[in-house]
Amino acid sequence: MGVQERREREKQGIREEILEAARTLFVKEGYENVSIRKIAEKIEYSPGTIYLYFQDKADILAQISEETFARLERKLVAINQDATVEPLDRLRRGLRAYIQFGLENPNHYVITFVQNSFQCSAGARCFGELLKGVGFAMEAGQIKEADVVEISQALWAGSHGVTALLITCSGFPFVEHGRLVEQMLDILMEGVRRR
Amino acid sequence: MGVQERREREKQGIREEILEAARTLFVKEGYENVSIRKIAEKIEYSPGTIYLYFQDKADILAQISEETFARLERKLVAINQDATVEPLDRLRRGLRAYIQFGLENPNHYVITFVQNSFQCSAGARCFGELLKGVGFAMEAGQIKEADVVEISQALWAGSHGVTALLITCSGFPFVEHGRLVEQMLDILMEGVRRR
Amino acid sequence: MGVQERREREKQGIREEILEAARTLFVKEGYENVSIRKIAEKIEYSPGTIYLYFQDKADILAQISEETFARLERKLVAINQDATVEPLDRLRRGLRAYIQFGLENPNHYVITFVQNSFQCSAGARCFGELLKGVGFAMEAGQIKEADVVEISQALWAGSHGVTALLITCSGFPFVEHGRLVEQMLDILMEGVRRR
Amino acid sequence: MGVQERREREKQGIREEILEAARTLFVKEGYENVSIRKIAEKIEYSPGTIYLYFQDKADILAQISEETFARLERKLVAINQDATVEPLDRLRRGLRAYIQFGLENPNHYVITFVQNSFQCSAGARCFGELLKGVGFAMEAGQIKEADVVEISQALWAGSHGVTALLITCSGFPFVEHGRLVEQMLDILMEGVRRR
DNA sequence: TATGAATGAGTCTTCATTCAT
DNA sequence: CATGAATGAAGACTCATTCAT
Repeated sequence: MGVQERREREKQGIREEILEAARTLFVKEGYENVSIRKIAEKIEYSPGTIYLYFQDKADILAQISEETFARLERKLVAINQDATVEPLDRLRRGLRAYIQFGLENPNHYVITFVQNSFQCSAGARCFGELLKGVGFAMEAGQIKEADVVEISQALWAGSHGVTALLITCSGFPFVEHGRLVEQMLDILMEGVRRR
Repeated sequence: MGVQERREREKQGIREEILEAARTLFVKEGYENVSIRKIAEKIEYSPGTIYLYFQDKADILAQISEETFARLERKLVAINQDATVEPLDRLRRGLRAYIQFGLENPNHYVITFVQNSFQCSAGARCFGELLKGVGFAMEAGQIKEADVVEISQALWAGSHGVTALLITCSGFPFVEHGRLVEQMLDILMEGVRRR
Repeated sequence: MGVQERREREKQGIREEILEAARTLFVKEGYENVSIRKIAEKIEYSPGTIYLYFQDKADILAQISEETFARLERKLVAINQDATVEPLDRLRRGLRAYIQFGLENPNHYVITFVQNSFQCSAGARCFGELLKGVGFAMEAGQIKEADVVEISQALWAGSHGVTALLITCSGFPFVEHGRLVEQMLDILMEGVRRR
Repeated sequence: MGVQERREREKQGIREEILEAARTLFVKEGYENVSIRKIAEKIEYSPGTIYLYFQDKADILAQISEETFARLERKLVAINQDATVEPLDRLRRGLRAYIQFGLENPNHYVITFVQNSFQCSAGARCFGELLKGVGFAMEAGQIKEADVVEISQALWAGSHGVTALLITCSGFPFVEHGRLVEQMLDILMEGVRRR
């Protein structure tokens, strides 16, 4: 009983170790340059072991992405549901949350949004929240009348831009990150505001 | 002398052939999926020959990127120098040129700005042009008074966002690319406009 | 006692399950392409369990072959004992049974007679029946006087030839298998007949 | 000049070494159980080198088969063209040549006729000679009227039977090989003779 | 200058087998 | 008795790079 539990925990443990190692390596070296061997060496297990937990390399990536999106989604849902805040402000908060999430989880972020050449399907759920936010604000007459999807994608692009740049071009002499983020949000909000 | 010259020309010739072939292959197949052998076969030289002109595979890429970004730089310079156009519009044109350049050279773009394996140095020169453009527009009173560097970086981020997203999340159901790009530019320009 | 018996029965049960699964898989996929894991999965036991009943993969094969050839042997014995049929005809029936057995159990056949990785010992017993058959027919004056062993081996060779060819050179455009087999039997019987 | 020649010879040399090693190993261990690595080790080259001479493992097998068939074909053609010998006798000689070829080149034979699960297409050319031989004899009225293809395949099967058995079941107590072969030929010839 | 044969380390993946539980 | 996690060695194959010629 106790044994089973511990076993289960250990099993989960290795799974996590693999994911953790893969995350780090994927980001540092790029998905293509990380071999199953390297992951195995990092966690000091044999390559074969990894195949006990994941189907293949792509599977590892997919699972990392899944986790990431699930966490982000929870945040966005919470913000969207907070009726005490004005729609436009909720929108801004949502975008800020997105950016911060990326900056706080650069590994997850890069893997999911930057290297995932294979599919952004999981992101669709998060994007759904953004769509909602834009919809609210437009209904409330706070942002300009336009295609909701188009506006949403543009806002996403803007937010992704800061996030990605700050993460991947870390050698560039950016101004203080917080200021840049808020400047970006100012511009985006001002850019979509109804006049 | 004549002999030396011809030699030199021929040497340049092979070098160019290699770059040309590599460019094509890198763009078509992606850097990781191009082997030195494939490049050699394409130009009908032996793999060894390539090492007479380039240190290694990364060197080829670096040189291609240099060239590529020199091209982008020339475009931006030209736009900035076109005094017949209003500063704000020049700014917009510059950003659009940047985005289009990325979308037309996705592999170069990704390598330089997304994987960034060898600094953003090339991009720095281009960023200089952006700084100039923002400076002009601010001097002309067309955009809001703020830190020129901060505004420039935000605009870069916005432009990078669309570009990167369209390239790397190609599986996502984006609206028509042209429309999204223009929407992004609208938002950015509206967002920085002086009122 | 009752407990012991049940235990024994259950133990036999798993053993049989393993053999049954292995047989099916070996025949369907070929010995080399069947892994212990696949067998284990099929019977829903763990890989380790199999090693409680068999020494290794080869052992499973050996035991299956034993069983299989016991089945062939029984067939041949039955044919040889059927006194209602003329000796020469019994001989023909025996050879036909052998060939059909091979064509119906191609993987077993190949393993035993073609790859022969573990002696032809099993086949030896069957060859004994052939010897008997030839002996009968010679005593009955139906086939030419000659060394019984030599004739038997030649007949075996002939039968093996069709069988092996049809199995291993399956890409070759053979005439309808049944016709080829009967033609072969015609020739062999005619070839040994006493005149 | 001399250099080029030597190079060429050496290149041929390695190719031959590979083929030779592969032949031996394929026969001893079976095609499936021979890895490129093993071949490479045997000739003391790196695995990669093999890929400079052959496309893949199957290619090696294919080329071995090609060579084998070419040699056998030449023999059969010669026999068939010898008009000084009676058709039936030519047929017998052809079959004997085939068997002897197999027994003298067991490696080649096994690889080509026993293990080549992939295609007997190359054998078609040799089989063509057999067809001719049977055709002559039938026209000459020396063998029974029947489907030429069917008869030919049966004769091939008989010849293959002795050959394969003597090679692969070498542990079995066969009578003296020469006698068995002649007995087989007696039976086959007697079996197809016109009466 | 250019070759191209050769390599060694690497790729992902599978597997028979062991062993602590 | 049965498990199943773990392994080490092996599978085919690729590649950047070197070096004698």
